[in-house]
Amino acid sequence: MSASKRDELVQKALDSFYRGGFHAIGMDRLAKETGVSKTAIYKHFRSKEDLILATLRLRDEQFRNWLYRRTEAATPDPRGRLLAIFDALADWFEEPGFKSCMFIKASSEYQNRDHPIHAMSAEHKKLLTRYFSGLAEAAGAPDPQGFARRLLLVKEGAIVMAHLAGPQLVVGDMKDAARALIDEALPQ
Amino acid sequence: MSASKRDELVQKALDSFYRGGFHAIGMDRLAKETGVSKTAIYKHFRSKEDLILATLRLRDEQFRNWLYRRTEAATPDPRGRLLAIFDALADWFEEPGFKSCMFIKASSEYQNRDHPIHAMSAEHKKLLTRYFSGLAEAAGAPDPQGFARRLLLVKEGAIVMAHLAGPQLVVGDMKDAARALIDEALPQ
DNA sequence: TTACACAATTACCGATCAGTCAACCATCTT
DNA sequence: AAGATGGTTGACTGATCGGTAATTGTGTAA
Repeated sequence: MSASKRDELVQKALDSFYRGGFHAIGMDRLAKETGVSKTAIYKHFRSKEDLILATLRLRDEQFRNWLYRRTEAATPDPRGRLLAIFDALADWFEEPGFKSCMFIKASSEYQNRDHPIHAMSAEHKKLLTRYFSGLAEAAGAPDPQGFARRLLLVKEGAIVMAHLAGPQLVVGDMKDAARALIDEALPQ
Repeated sequence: MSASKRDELVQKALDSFYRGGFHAIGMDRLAKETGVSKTAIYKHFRSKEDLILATLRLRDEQFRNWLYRRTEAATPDPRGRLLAIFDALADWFEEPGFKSCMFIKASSEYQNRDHPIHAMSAEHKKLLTRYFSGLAEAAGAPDPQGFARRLLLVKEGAIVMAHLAGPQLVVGDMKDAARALIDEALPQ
């Protein structure tokens, strides 16, 4: 299997797991949906867990790249970029295929904190927090780390609620809450 | 099976699902862990889904009763009660068995919004929002509903992050964020 | 003691789970 | 053209999935 074929497999597996859930999607079904036979899959991944970890790595990369691009395209101003994060999230919530966050769902199904899948999910959030705190620092926040963690709470809560109740009522509240935290933490 | 026996079964099933996940815990294992044979379980619940719904009903009742009691015991002041919500949550996060929110996990495994399990999870959050907005209204908030939804974002985000990263770094940030939203929305 | 009703258990159903294996087939080398 | 190689496949493993049916107690009334 070529490298591009492998990437394609991981991408398709990512879509399947995202739509269907990790336990609910079996390897047989995955083989059918990806068009790659089970044996061929196991040639490149020792176990289902390995494949899941690969999909999470890809998701982490794709999501953060997407978010970084969106915010950096919006404005050079770090404070504006912090606000732009939530415009990007709002667009995401309104995409037809939106079904919460891959990593929240992963940690829901693999609950033990020392499980590799759980640990990777935590790592994803850590990387996002770091991005937030970098922007906050550039914007002159006195406590960029704490602020970043607070802002992340709003982001994660909004994802959960957009999935549960739909994006309509969440998007506005999320932006309001984020703005309140930003106004409180950043010098005007 | 007596009514109390049935309640006991639902409580034990609740614990199993909470600890292990819905798809991951099979009916055979559940029978073993509850001490009730599979046939006896199916005497009272048509399907696994029915049993899950019963556990969620119980969880909703227990969680909201617990939260209401905690906040009402803290202070008669509605604004103080809003703050007390997050003291209660902090204690919850630090319990040894804490593993996120049953309903967030349920909606992670049953993702379709019209699935009964997903719908019941959404209902739980709706009831909590209603409680928040009632307190906010009593505290004289100009937009109690919007405020309640914003506050819920912090709560849900904190649950997710306490599960992913541990309670240590989350508890303080959660209280800070909640206080910021409360200060912004409520007349001093 | 016998007959009946009911509750719970064991054993089983087809389907699917994660994972493996022997056979196969296309391509490249000699 | 023969053989080797690497990738792919369908068929298969034992275990477990959600759910059911036949059977075995167990308690009560006559």
